[in-house]
Amino acid sequence: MTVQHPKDRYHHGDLKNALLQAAETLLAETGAAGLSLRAVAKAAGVSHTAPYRHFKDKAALLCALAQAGFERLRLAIHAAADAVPHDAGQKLIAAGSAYVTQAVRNPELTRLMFGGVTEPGDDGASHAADAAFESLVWIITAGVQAGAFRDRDPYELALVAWTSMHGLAMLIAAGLLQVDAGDEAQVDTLVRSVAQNLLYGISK
Amino acid sequence: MTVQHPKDRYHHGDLKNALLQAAETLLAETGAAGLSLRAVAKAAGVSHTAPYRHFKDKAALLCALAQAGFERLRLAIHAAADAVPHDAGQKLIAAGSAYVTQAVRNPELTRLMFGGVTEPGDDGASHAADAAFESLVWIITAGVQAGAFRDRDPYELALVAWTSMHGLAMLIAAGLLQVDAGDEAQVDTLVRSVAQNLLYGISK
DNA sequence: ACCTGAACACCGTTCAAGT
DNA sequence: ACCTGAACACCGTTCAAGT
Repeated sequence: MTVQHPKDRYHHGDLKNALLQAAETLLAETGAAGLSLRAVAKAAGVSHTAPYRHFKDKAALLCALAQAGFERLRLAIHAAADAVPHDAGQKLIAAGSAYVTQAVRNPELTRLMFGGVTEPGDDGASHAADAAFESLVWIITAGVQAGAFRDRDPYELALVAWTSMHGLAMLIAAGLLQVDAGDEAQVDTLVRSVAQNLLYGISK
Repeated sequence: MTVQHPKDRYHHGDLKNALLQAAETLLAETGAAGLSLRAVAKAAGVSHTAPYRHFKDKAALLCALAQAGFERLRLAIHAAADAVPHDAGQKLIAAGSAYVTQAVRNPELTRLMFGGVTEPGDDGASHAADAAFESLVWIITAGVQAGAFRDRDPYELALVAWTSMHGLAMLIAAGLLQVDAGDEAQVDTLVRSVAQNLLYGISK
């Protein structure tokens, strides 16, 4: 009768992940402002000082959460683009859709990711953010090489694609662009509209 | 000898503005997370409960701050577009530049404005946000009528313009796009690059 | 190594009380 | 009307102590 009840698992190296998972759940419920380290610890079933064994402070935990968000974002972009063969424009639309969809599904996480927790710059979160952007650059670069996009610096083209999709994602996450939470077709319509105008220009 | 020292002016209806001004200063220094109502009150020279005479709670004060930011944004967009006669594309670039410039100069305020404080929806902040967006719609609408832009729903065209400029502004405010704080020419270059691609499309 | 409990300085908010 | 001071429940963080 020693290590049967689940609480004991936290003494075996799982606490860090348990804390991150609890934090993400609380984040979605209360928002970053209302998230307290003590509540996270309580949700994970440990004392309110236990998290300091795994995270330097509250900011470090939020940073780790943001980093995980960026990594998921990179994977989602990658997977979405890979699922569409050949057509670079369609790949871009699929990637943008993945980007915006994650924001719609996790508005609080999105606000955390792009809310400046990643200020220090030297930490893993900004690295993960850069990697997510790189995945967009690759799509554009491939498109330029395939002759689908204008013959410019892929970074410049990727930047405008990134800003468009990011802006759409952030406006939705901020609640300034109303989107029915469940209606993913609506998200797709928005993304396609923005992407069409982006691909062919709004000028006559 | 009754009302000579400035503190007394707060007893004459100025406290609300004094609090807002103190809050904006502290916001720029510490960020929204580190901003405490008690520190704002102290900076304004009143007790820590005095703000409750003018704001329902801390969120209400932050909301008022965001609202002021949206109003300034609308005025800046309006002024920038007005300063460029005739050419709709140039008006759009000027408006976008004003949008991004405000974000570069006030990153913390920008994060506050678009960080979801305006959730309730029924308050003045979201109204002010809508008004700022409307100022972009007007520019596009005028451009469509003048035959400068594609003959589509101006809202759709304004949305893609908005998302692009908003995305650029937010990436800079989040620190993901490095911009020298003082270098406004760099901001202008970025805006022009995004606007060019937006106007003429990235597709070949 | 990993976790606890007491302690400290802070915070938002409420409320009775002062002018 | 407008502001104060004490009070309450909470918070992040530190630290000595336990196993």
